[in-house]
Amino acid sequence: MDVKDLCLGALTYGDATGYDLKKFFESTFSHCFLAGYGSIYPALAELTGEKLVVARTVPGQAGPSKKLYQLTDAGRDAFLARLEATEPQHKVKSEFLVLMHFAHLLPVARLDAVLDQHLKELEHKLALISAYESGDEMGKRPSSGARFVCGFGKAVMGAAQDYILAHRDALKKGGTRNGNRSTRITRARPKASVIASRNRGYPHA
Amino acid sequence: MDVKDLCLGALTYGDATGYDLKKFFESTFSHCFLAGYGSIYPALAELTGEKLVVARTVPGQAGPSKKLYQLTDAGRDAFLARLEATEPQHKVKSEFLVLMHFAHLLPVARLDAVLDQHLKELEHKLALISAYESGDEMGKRPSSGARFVCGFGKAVMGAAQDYILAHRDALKKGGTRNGNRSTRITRARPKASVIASRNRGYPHA
DNA sequence: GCCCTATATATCAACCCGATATAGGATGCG
DNA sequence: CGCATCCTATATCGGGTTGATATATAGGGC
Repeated sequence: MDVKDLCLGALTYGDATGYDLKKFFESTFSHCFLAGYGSIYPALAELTGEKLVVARTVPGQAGPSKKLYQLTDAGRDAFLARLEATEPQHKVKSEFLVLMHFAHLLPVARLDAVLDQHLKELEHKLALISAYESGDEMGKRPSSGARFVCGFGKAVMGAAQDYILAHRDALKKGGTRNGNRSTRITRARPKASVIASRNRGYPHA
Repeated sequence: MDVKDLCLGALTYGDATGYDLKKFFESTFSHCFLAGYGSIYPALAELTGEKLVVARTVPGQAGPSKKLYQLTDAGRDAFLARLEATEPQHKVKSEFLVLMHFAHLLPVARLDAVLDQHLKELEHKLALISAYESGDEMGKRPSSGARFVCGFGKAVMGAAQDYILAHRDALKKGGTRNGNRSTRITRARPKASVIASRNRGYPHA
């Protein structure tokens, strides 16, 4: 599943420009999929070449000229085929959790700031979902699938909020780098590897 | 935060080979960060060039010869600096949720299979976390940060399990593509764009 | 003996991400 | 009225990641 497939899927809801698609992804998929212009425009160009979408240039009435993309019948078939073929992966890449893992190397103030920022972002994304669910912009109510995804995001991010609130104190007490600017924690290096426990026995240099 | 930083962080626990690092990432960060050989080995090569790590070649006793990487003092300082500088992002890329969003275009059997597979993967990752938490391989108990990350993963993935179990029936009732092999859902295309609602009014071609 | 798995390093094409450039229209504000 | 700023809209580029693949040896199971 790449951005091309996602564009095909979005176009099943109607014609759109690349700019529209980005906004759509941000509103509906903000908590589970990302796609920037650097992926969308090349994807649309390729899809056009494969005859899965067609573009009509509309002279710019409000702003510059735009290209409205429309799904072809072949494109619709291709999307349905991809839905059946793609494996349902679910990947998380969280700098936030990496920072938390190394909390013992962070100054307390930084740790607090990071936690607060993440809580703020969770609230922001939850607000985005609520805004989409009460979809004013489109008269139509979201599909059952869209509602499922929204509820999923709310459940998961709500659990994240609860967990952080319940455990941030324990994390701070677990020992952090105190506020001074000394970057060296301890001069002594651990004598044996913790990661590669089976490397023990090899003389270190 | 790239894989280079992650390698520095892992090496704060002790010396390791590229292979060890991959296994470490899989055990500790499996639910929040991914790194394959294609990222790790180039990262270690660059870090060596920057004098942030040093490598010792150990002739292969069990298997081929290995390179044990060790963090230098400069590397440790660089890692601490990166911890303070990196923004705590948290990104999710979920083909699974995209499939769920388009549930109305999926055959019921496929929908069931996808849900079951995701539940199975959640259980698998939860088992990985439990295995790491009761860390037998290393006598040492995980740090408070590591425990926080584990608990976070368990909370979030547990919420995902509960949500799926509670709402999969509603999703199926919401209307799916019935089992036959006709790929065309409806011949009639929606006349107005749902995504780009403000494109209404422009005549279509 | 043979196959499969685990250890261990390395590379490559394809793809994605984030930043940046460009530009006209709308909006706001003193 | 002039100026700044934001919104719409398209497009590209470098750097980094992904996933697959190649290579080689040791050990366990059958």
